[in-house]
Formats: sequence, structure tokens, C-alpha cells
Amino acid sequence: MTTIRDLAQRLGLSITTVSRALDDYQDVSALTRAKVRAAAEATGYRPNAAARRLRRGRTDVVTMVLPTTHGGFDEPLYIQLLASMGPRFVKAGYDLTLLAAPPGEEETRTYRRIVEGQRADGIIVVRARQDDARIRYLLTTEMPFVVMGRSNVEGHYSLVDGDGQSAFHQATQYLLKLGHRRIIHLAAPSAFTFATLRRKGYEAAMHAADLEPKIFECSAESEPSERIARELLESIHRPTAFLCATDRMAYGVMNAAHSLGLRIPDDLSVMGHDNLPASATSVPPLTTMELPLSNTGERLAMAVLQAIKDPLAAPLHDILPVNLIERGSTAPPPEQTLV
Amino acid sequence: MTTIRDLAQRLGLSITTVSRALDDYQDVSALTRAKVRAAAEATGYRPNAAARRLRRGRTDVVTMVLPTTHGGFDEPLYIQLLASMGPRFVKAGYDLTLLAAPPGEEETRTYRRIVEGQRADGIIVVRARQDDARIRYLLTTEMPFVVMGRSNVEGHYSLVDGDGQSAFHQATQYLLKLGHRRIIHLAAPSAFTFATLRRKGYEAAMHAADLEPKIFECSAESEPSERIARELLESIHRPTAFLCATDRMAYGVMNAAHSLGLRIPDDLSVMGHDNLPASATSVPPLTTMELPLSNTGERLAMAVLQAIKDPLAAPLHDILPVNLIERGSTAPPPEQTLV
DNA sequence: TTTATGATCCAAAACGTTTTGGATAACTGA
DNA sequence: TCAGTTATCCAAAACGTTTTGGATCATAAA
Repeated sequence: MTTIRDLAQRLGLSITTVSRALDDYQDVSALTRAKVRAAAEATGYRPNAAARRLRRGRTDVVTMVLPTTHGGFDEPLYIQLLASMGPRFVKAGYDLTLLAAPPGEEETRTYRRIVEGQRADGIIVVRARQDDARIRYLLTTEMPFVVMGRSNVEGHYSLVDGDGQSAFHQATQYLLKLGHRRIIHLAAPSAFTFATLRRKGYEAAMHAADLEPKIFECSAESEPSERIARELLESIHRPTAFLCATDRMAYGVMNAAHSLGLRIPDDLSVMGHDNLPASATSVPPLTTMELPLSNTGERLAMAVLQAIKDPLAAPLHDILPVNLIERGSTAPPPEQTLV
Repeated sequence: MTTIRDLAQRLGLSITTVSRALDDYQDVSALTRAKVRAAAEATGYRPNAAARRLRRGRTDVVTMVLPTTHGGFDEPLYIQLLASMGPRFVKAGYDLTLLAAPPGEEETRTYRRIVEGQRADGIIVVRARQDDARIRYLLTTEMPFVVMGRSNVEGHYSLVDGDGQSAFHQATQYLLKLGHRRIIHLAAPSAFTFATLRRKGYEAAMHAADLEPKIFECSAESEPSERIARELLESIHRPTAFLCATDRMAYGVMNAAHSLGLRIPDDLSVMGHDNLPASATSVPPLTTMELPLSNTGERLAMAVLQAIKDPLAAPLHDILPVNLIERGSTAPPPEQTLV
């Protein structure tokens, strides 16, 4: 591995000059700069990352810690996010690294490692929780960070989130306009802020229509929602529509309906949120809601870079609109239930 | 941020002793070791990562570069992989970081950055390609690496892969035993080695049964396969089974069948490979094949750690068995086609 | 008493950069 | 000619560790 010392020796220059030439300082002549450039190219010289970090006191790294749960329920999103943030960071000269840690003790240990070992200049916290220990911890440190999602932890930090509340308000109105009255909301665990917000949107729209909100809370995977949906679908006052907090929960409902011989959307309408890749190709394709992730990723990237550059700048609170994607899983309710 | 110097000063000890105490050297007394420990705990001291890396000449980092394609076709796999490798690396004292780069020029630039900037002690290459520039490049360097998947680039490196060839052989036999004769194989682009191997397994089984293999190659997403499947299903000699190289391609086939009014599995059997999360909950649930990823991740982790520790050790060629998961998308062919 | 032997500790070098604070030489204007 | 600029270069310090090669002192062996 060639070092800057090798390069200097080879060129008969000082280390200083080589370093400055490569960094485009104005006090090195155009000629030597060119020579240094050429030699660096020829030898494949690249500054040692550790040495540079040590000297500069920064890492040029931004880290995102992915909470890996057992089944995990929206990983594709994070890959898309990662992909959309990538170019921004490359352009700004940053490395974006991703660490995986299961929520809990190991997660906090991971955050401490990053902060105390100065392993990154900034952190991206995803899937915010209502009372979020990560955010609380980071606020006690100097580490710049941004949050995807919302939390009830207050403080000086930027966040980007989809407007789940009005999305679910709008979705409920959409179902109401189709003629539905018995609309169930399957909510995700209220420890997640997004779940609470989505539920609020649904409630508000139901109240505005003088209807009683019916909410069932379960974990965000498909099995529990399938169980609940089956029970409800076998009851006398069968619901005509399920508005689910996530696509995965919607899959569960669709399974329940199919196993009971109910047809979607003729007998039952189902909606989700996330627009997972599989939702476009499910049978029938799922009507759902989508937070444009490329946009979100870019905002997150901008925000964290901003927080690194100027930690005292006003934090960004970016609530992005969510698109309703109408597909084949929603339709007017069956005739007999219109009564 | 407290440094080792602060700690030494505070304790009235030398930097050396503090460093050695924390690293459990035997030439520091139990008493001082305890004192140092306590002080480190109290001040939240953690060695600066950059300094340590510089001095030690290693990073304690393993990096996996994720190829982010437009739609991307098997990202969930990589997250699962990441999650299963995590604990292994934590235990060995390594950080596992993930970088995203679209295949092509930027991808090679990313690899060069890691290698030349000495940003990692080892690399995990995923989704190997037939003629893989990444592998060819890494072989010219000293960087230890392992590959998930197979390539025709030869050299001294470890790899872990699922045995796609015998999996597809077995799958074809399974369909044959159900009574199918007109079995189509939808293959992924032959630039990917896995596609070639799966195709071979299918071909061998068909030949053994004195049947003509029928192969159509398309990209690994669902749209192209849907188009091809529709054409084939409208032809006179309608196939009775589709054996698809990936689950996503199978979704496309299922869509095509549904849009033509064909029922699965009564009119048509469909099989995939990958066992994506959505495959368990599709309608009907997809019969597919699964490479146990937790196992794979662990092997990859072991292999790369081994390659770092002893670059000259015999490389590992680990071809793991693939499980056939029988679900609802396969059945005997319809009566009239049995003739 | 002297000499080896451990048990503890530490000063200084080194890792590969970037940056500070000049040094040198070549011009410029008087 | 001389002082002041400007252009170009560089020695040395610093970043925070780990590691090398002793130093010091008490204890055990002679």
C-alpha cells in the first residue's frame, strides 16, 4: 500500500506539498500539482482513511442503524431509502454505512459505540417510537442526527415523516365515498408513533361521518391480522372494509377473506399502507398508500448533512404528503349491506 | 470526549499502563487494572476508533456492498443475511457495515475506495455474476473477501451458495411426479450464475424424463415474466406448469394466469425460488424453494473472518442444500392435458 | 551481602495524515 | 539598490492510540 510518504519521496517533494497538491490548495504550482496528481494516479494512492479521520477529527461517515426484528416488517423500505440517500452522500463526500441491531440492549450498545468511539459524524434513526430511547440518548450527546418518523421525545433535532394522519383520514373518506359504513381499522402497536397518527386520521374521518370508529390493535405482521379479520368476518355484522395500518396486515386480511370464501373487492374492500413491492402483484393488487421514499431519503440526507455542518441550525420538521394508490382491492360494498 | 490521556492523568498513571490495563495485559497489577476499569466506566471512555485503526493497521470492519438495481429483486434476502451475520461479527469484535452502490462504474469505484483507503479488513460480495468484475478486481488485491453465489472467475477465494442446480432438478422431478409434462422454465438473465445453474438442473431432469426442455429467459422482475407467460398461456399447447427462477417471476406468471381466467393450481401450477416473505401470503401461497439464510449468513461470516485471520487457508466452497416448500400453487395438471 | 528473578510500571516511537507557521526565492515598484 | 509582495515550498507538530524496549523495585536465591 503506497503512502503519502512514498509518493513524496518518489517525486522529490515534501509530504506537505503532496498533501496540499491533492487537496487543491492554491499555494502549490500548477505544474507540481499536475505531477503529484499523475503520480498518485499511477501508484493508485489513496489516503489512509483512519489516519485522515484521526487527524481531521471527523469520519465522513453517516450511519443508519436498522432495527432488525424477528420477521421484520418493512425492510424493503429501508433498502430503497438507502439507495436514494446514497448519491447525496457520495456527492458530499460521505460514506453511508448501515448497521443492524435488534431493538433492546444491543441497540443501545450499538448507538453508544458509534457515539463514544466517534465512528460517525451523523446518525439516521429510523422507525421512530413513541418514547424513543435512542432519541433520548442522542440528545444527551453532541452527535448530529435525524429521525425518520415521529416520536414524543422533544428536543432540537430534525425529522422527516409521511403524513400518515391525513393519509388515513383521506383513505377513510375514500372508503366512505364508495359507500362503506362498517369500516374496521387494524392498527399497529401504539408504541409506534406512526400507528397512533394513522389511527387518529381514521377516527377523525369516522367521527366526521357520524360513525363509530372500530379499532383493533395487533402487531404489524400478517398472521395476527389474519386471525382478527377471520373472527370479525364470521360475525353477524360483518364489516365491509378493512383499513390496515400496513400492507402486511392487509395481506393477512386478504388471506382471511379468501379462506372464508369471500371475494375481494366484491364482498370486502381492503386497504394498506406502504406500497410494498408485493402489493402491486398481489391478487387482487392492493389499494394502498405510499410515502415517496426517494424524496424522503433525499430529505433525510440533506437534513443530516445540515445538522453536521451547523448543529445549531433550526431543525427541519418535514411532514411529507402520502399518495393514495387505487388498485383492485377496493370497490363499493355488496348490495345487501348498503341498507 | 475523554481520551486515554485524560484517564491516565486522572489516575496518575502512564498512558501505557492505562492502555494495557484495558486490554487485559498481565503486566499490570490486578489493583490498578480494577482502578483503570472503574475510571473508564465512570468517564464513559471508549478508545477513538480512528486512532486505534491507524495504530493497529486494521479496521475491525467487514463491508458488504449491496448492488442496488432500479427495482431490485431480492433485497429482503440481504437484510436477513445482514441480520444473521450481525451477531457473529459482534462476537468477533467486528463492525459489519453495508454500502449501497448501483452496478457499474460506481460499484467498482466503491470497491476501490474500500480497498485502497483500507476502509475494511474484509469484503462480502453478493449476487455473484458469471464474469464478475468485482471478484476479478479483488483477486488483484490483498483484501480478504468471500462471495455469496458462484462465478466463473477462478481464484483463491471462499464462496457460499445454495445448490440451485439440484434444487431445480428436484423441483422438476416434483412437477413430473405430479403428472406434468409441459413444464416451462422461466430463467433469469444468464449473466447471473445462479440462473445458469438453475436452468441446468431443470434441463437435466427434463432430459432424464425424455422431455424437451422449454426455456424462456427474462429479467428477474414480475412484469416481463407476466408478458411471456400470457403469450404462452394463450397458445394452443398451453403449458401446465411454470418453474420460475425467482419468486418474483412466479408472481408475474400468477398475474398472467389470473388475468386469463385460469385458476391456480387447478389449471396451472407455478413454482418459484427464494421464499420471499410475500410468497407465504400470496393467493394461493406459492410453492417455492428456500436457501436457509441464517445458515448462509453464518457461513459467510465465518468464511470472511477466516480469510482475514489466515489469508492462505484453504478457501471454503460451501454449496448448501435448498429446501422445497410445498404450498398451494402446485397440483396435478388438469385432466384433459394428461393425454 | 550480592545477584538473579519477577512484578509493575513507563517514555518514546510509530501508525499516515493534515495543518500551522514559517523559509526561500523570485518578482515589483521605488 | 532595497524593501515589500507574491509564489512556492517545507519542517514539525498534532490527532489518540498501541507496542517496544527498557527502568525500577522488591523478593528470592546464592
